[in-house]
Amino acid sequence: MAYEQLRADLSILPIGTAMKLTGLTARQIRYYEANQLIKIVRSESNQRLFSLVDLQCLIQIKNLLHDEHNVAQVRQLLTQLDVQNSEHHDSQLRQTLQDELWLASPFSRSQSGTRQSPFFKP
DNA sequence: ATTCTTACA
DNA sequence: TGTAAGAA
Repeated sequence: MAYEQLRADLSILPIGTAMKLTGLTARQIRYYEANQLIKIVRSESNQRLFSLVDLQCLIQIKNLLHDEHNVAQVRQLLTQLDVQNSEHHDSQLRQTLQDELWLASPFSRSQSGTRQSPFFKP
């Protein structure tokens, strides 16, 4: 076990970086958090700290909000997917849920047929 | 220089 | 949602 994995769950990035990497405004990010679409860790000085997973979630929310343009439905959908994902560990269901997320992700519409997302395990 | 909260033309 | 104000 000599290999180090990229710690995508460590919250270390300031909101400025999150903005550039997600294309969202600080206003939008704070709005999503205020409406419980995502939970963001705070530093001792009350600064939001983002992880790569958080950024992936933000982009996911951004895309879900694209078609289901109401915050309530998106929040319900995300929490619902989260609950189901933690209760059932059935590989078949997990694949189904992953496919649903995939269809809503920006990568499913990219030109190249290659999956470039480092967050979705093949 | 950045980010946070609150409030509003 | 954008943005200004004042504090951290």
